[in-house]
Amino acid sequence: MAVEEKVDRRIQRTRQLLRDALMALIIERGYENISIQDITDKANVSRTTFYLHYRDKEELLLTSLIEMYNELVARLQPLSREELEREGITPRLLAPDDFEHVAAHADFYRAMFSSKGSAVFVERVLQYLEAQLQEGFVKPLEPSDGNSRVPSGFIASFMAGAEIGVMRWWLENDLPYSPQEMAKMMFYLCTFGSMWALRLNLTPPDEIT
Amino acid sequence: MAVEEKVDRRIQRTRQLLRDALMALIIERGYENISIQDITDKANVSRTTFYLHYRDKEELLLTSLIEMYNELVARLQPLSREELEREGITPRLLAPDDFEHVAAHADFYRAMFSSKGSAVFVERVLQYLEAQLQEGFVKPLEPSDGNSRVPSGFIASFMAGAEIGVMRWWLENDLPYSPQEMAKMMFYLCTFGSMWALRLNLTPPDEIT
DNA sequence: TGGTTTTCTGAACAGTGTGTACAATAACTA
DNA sequence: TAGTTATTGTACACACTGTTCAGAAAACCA
Repeated sequence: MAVEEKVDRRIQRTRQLLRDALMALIIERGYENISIQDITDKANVSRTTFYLHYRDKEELLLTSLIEMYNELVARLQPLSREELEREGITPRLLAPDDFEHVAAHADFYRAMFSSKGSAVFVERVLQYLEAQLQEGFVKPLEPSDGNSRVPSGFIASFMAGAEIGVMRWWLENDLPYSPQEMAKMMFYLCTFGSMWALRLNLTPPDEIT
Repeated sequence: MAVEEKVDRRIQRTRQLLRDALMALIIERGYENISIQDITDKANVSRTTFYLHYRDKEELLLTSLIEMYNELVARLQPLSREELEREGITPRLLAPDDFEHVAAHADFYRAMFSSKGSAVFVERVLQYLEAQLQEGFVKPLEPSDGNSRVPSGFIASFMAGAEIGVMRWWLENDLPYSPQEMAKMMFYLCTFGSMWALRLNLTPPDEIT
């Protein structure tokens, strides 16, 4: 069903070159310290040409990201509440693909998550994770009466933020664990909390007081 | 012991004006869309004067932040592991001051945490929270043999990220809960995890498998 | 292959913001 | 009040942006 797209070879080439140049420069100097001049110089493309394809630096970044994320197939299998209560904790873990993707592009993510990165980028990633977690984790596991102890939006944004926090830590420390280990720790800390992680035996209250 | 600082009144006035102008403009248009021209225009100060005080926009932002955070006294009382195991969960909660501070400057934080914000800002806040959580929460509660199920750096960055994620959600939804409620939910979700929050009864494994 | 279409290119331009210099002026301190 | 210090306006060189345009180059297609 896919339409046979005949994109002029020059266009493909130009966009590819610009994309590669952008990525390389981000790693080299950080997103904010790059001018369009720099990008076209590195790509060996005329600056005029840049404006034939993109409105500004941000548009190039965002379209490049979309291409990048097309590599990352969403393989997240939603958990089901019944299944989980029946079988207990089986290591159907939380999005190990995400950690693998970050590891594969570590230099890029390290730059973009740091102070030399872009606020737009972080917001996009956060939105992506939040939606993914809401659909693939919170919603399937929510009590059927919707009566969670904490609002589901709260949980999703909590976990999305936590995942980015952990990814930053991981990148800053030069990936001391494998993507699989990271996904496991993330999963267990999310689901059982820091009391479990710290080996503290406390009975949680029935409701928030 | 405080040295009697005699700062020229003109200097105080100029810096105050620039600080206020910056904050107002951030709320109005977002950090990235402001030029130094704009700031000095709004502040009714000569652009030349700006450079007598600050190197660039970022320096003004960061020194302004330091002044802002001086309002926020770190009142976090570290929990103790023994105490906690003895007394159980008493609502000595996680940093409600932070949520109050955010609520008091909601417009500012909403702008700075959004895509129109600044990556430098987010990184600073994250570092602040991470250090606060490491010292006031993770370290005091860590098993004395240091044998947590998850590394303490992981836990601290997890929680710091989660707190920012939750704050963003809170700001985007126009503060639907009080700072105290937010702090409680944050605390319980952190400590007991999403299984508790979603009312799922599962026995956590003894170790990560 | 050759003719046609499309893209790329370099040069030029106005506009905006940056960072610095300097001499005149205004405001503060003691 | 006299002396010090901060602020001001003007001016300048520089860098980057975004757009226009006509010619060169490349790709397409019959």
